[in-house]
Amino acid sequence: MILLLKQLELQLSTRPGGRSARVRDAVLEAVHVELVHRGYLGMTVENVADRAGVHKTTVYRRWGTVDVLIADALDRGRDAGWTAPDTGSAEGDLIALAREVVDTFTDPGRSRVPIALVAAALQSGRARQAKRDYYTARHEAAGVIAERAVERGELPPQADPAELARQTCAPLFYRVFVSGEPLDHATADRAARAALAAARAGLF
Amino acid sequence: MILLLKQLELQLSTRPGGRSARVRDAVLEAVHVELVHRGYLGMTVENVADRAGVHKTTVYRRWGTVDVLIADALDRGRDAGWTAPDTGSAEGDLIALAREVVDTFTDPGRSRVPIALVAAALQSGRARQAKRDYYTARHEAAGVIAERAVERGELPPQADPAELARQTCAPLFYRVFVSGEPLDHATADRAARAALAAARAGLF
DNA sequence: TCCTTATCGCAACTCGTGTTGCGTTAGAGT
DNA sequence: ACTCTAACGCAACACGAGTTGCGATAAGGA
Repeated sequence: MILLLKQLELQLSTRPGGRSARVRDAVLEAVHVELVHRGYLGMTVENVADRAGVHKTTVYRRWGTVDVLIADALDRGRDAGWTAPDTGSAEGDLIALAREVVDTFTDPGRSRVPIALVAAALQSGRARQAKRDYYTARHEAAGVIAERAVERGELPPQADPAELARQTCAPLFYRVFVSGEPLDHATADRAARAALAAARAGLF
Repeated sequence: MILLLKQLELQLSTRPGGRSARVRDAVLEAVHVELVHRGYLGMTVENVADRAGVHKTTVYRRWGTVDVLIADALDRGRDAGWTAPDTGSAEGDLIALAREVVDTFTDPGRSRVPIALVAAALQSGRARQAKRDYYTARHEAAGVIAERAVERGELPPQADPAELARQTCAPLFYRVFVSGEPLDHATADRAARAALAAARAGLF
């Protein structure tokens, strides 16, 4: 039995407690700070190591590249837990959700993390997977907006509850990453109402 | 008069005819080939120079970085001219448009260019501006879909004709760059119909 | 407490990107 | 045809990211 536990421990990560865990926490915290402070471009393995008070070879050996660092930091922070807005109506929920996205991307400090995430995902499969997991969790959490609306009789039954939230956010992300057009609350509200109109038509 | 022309010529670019133009064409063509062949990650100033049959210092002196190269190649290729599909109905046009986007991003060869564009825009202001100009032209060209629909009486007058096309494409780009979910024709059709439902509701 | 070894710090090294100085080539005007 | 000079090619260099070997440290079990 003890042997089994030892093998399991070896498979997962040897010596999880103590120094290794401290180093890991310090480095991933440094990744976050560095990301908010300088953004993806300023992110260097060496900078992260310095901020974490750790030698760069340690970071190189355990993570390898900045993309893996970002992916790992994201996996760690996902537990933070996000809950969808609950205003009492589908339109209110969607507008609040859309404005939350707009507010995030119009604040340089907060926008650097998701932007870095997209940039990292374009360069590394590990980061791509982390990003996908992150947004899958988000969509799942946002699905309750549609489910509550269906319960209230505001919307017809939805084949995919998450689609309403996706459709609401898509035009905003489109502006940020594709067209480069500016974001404001009017755009957020329009995106929310457009998604709602499609949901009412039973398209999701 | 001759003096004026000379000054103008100096302001624009000295010695535009002959070797300089040939080098420029060769390099920008090489950028395109290299982009399709290897994608953004494989893009190196040195690779582009080699393929163009030009020394790397020439490219470094005239462009500086790969992002500027991509931006310049895009500016040059924009004249290629894209026209919106014209099927006779708004729904047909939008579905054709959406499927065009899906087909582009499900073909590794064709998807590398727009993906590289987004990646470059995340790292350089010059590329960001080029991308913005590119999609502005696209939106303008796609605006005729809504205008024709209004003329036919399919839709109420639109405040912004381009918004219909933007709204159609947004969920597809969202999947590619943000959520990482796969694309197919069903997704394209749903996006087209959702945008149309919002336009019918007079939201754009 | 003592031993084993995973993990870390340090320094030196490799390698590819980007830069600089200088001689050469080829457009453009006379 | 001749001259001037912008633009190019070449070679050597500078710089920083990433790697490697080795000694030091600390975690975990006996």
